[in-house]
Amino acid sequence: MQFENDIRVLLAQYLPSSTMELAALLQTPTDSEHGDYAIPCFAFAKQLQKSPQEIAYELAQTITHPDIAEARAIGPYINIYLTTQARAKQAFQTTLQQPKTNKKVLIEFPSPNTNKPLHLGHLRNMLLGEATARILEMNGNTVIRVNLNNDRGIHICKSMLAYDLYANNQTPQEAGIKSDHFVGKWYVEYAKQQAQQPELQEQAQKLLRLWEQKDERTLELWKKLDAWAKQGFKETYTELGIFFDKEYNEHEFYEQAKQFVQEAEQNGIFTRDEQGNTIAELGALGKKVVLRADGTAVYSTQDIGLAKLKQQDYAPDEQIYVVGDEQKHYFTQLFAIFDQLQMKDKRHHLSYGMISLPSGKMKSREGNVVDCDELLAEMRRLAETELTTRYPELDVQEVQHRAKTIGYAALKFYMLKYDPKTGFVYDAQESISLEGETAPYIQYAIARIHSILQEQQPTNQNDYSQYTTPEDITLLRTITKTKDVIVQAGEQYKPHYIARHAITLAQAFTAYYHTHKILGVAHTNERLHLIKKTQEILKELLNLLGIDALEEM
RNA sequence: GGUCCUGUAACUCAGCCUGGAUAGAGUGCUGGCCUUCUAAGCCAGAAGCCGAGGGUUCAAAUCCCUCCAGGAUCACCA
Repeated sequence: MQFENDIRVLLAQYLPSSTMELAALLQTPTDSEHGDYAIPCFAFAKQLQKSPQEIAYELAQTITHPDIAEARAIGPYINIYLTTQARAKQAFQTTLQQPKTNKKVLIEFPSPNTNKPLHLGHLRNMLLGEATARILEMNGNTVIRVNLNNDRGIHICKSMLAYDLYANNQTPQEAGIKSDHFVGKWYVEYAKQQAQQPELQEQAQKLLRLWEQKDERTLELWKKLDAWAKQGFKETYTELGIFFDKEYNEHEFYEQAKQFVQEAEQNGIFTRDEQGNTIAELGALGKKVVLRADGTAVYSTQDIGLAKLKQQDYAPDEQIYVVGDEQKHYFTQLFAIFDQLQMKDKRHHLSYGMISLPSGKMKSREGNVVDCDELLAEMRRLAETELTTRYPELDVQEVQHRAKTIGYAALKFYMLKYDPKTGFVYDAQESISLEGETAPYIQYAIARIHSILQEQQPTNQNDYSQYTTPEDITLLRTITKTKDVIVQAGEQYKPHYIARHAITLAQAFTAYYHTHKILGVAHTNERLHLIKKTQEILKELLNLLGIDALEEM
């Protein structure tokens, strides 16, 4: 920002700047009374042989700038107050979309197994992945979203086996069950049956061998269930507004991945252990098996092969993996292997903490998982109940539209407002809450602005000198800050910065709204401009989180 | 045992990267506000030795060390 540079130049004239980190000195005060910017003067005391108070006083005299109304020394601090015009100008000229960089970022999520439906953990994964993608796009990057279907292996064969034995060729349509849930039903059935008949384990193994030998009947069976699983996932992705540029399927590249690992071994990058497994020697990180002795693939085989494929397909500058933090160690090892393979792109494991339930950890086998589709349905129902009690006259179509928008918004925001790195306890009651730090609170602010703007639109004129009240000032400053927040969120892969800022901005608006009448007053036009800008930013912030706004609610 | 994460108000969390002016928000609680732009809202209040101890610094919730408590991880599992 030009203004901030100007300040630094002014400071440099007064200070022995050689050792001064001027950039760090211009800070935003926590208390809005303390101005738009503040400079603490403690750090200069030693060099100048004066007290911080004296320095602040002297320095405050030297700071003159057309955009500064006052530079006031308060104790050891200089508080800088912008002119009303400059402050308003800054806010109204705020643009969030940054110019395109040349950077291409590839982000992979949620990479499910195709043997059971998506659950709450996948939901956090998808929401984080999509929000991060949008934030990076806003910061000027080209983002490629890819998904990896773990669609082969013993776990897949288990649901295939149970289906084959007990389903009588039933289809999801016949069963009246969403297709991925139908596949999951047979996975659960397998687990149940296997407890009684341990020999099923061998049968599943046999099925895997048949699959790898491309046995026709086995492949037919696999194709059927595979299509159902993926179709079901796709419906959920669409429901959440998530679309991939490419979906990689393990069954399509696992042979290639093995080959690639073998070639790397021949080139001396990998070695063998006593059992004949191909391994990567990672020094302090230990050894990592990258291919089993019997030639079958392990997870790292897939990831190594896939990384190679991604390079060929997109040549990204950076790759992001959205995966739970229980795999942190694995990714440290994997990235070390990438280094050995001379892969030069930047890599980031966007890890997130596990969601636990009040009853404890989620475990698929114990059935205490929260199903993603059911959760979405639950959110729609709850929002619908809320709407029909509030507005009994609303027609059914409109109720359903709003219920979906509000319910999903509440859920998404609830999942995104936490720092990704921390786990949290999923509180169903709180997630459906429509009050407080929630998406509906923000949507409500947007809807209120909409209804005012329906009454009257601002003109092309905007007199910046009219934004003088404390509420004006807070709102303008919050708007101006938005760009920095988005940059930070992108650099640190932390979508919750966006969520928090959206709440702050919505709060600033509601405070404004309750203090000042907007229509039919002296500065109506300026106020309309201000709320319109606020609405624009709020919508953008929600959009970054994958959340839709409503015009009325 | 090694590594990583967490510990802030009764509860759920933000702030820690990049140290600064009386530590913030939501929920819950107490009290007030709908004849006026949507009360899914607003205002006010009570509520904190920022896990403990030490160190660095003019200044520490924030940086460093030790300890305590909880969690994750250290397989050819995912």
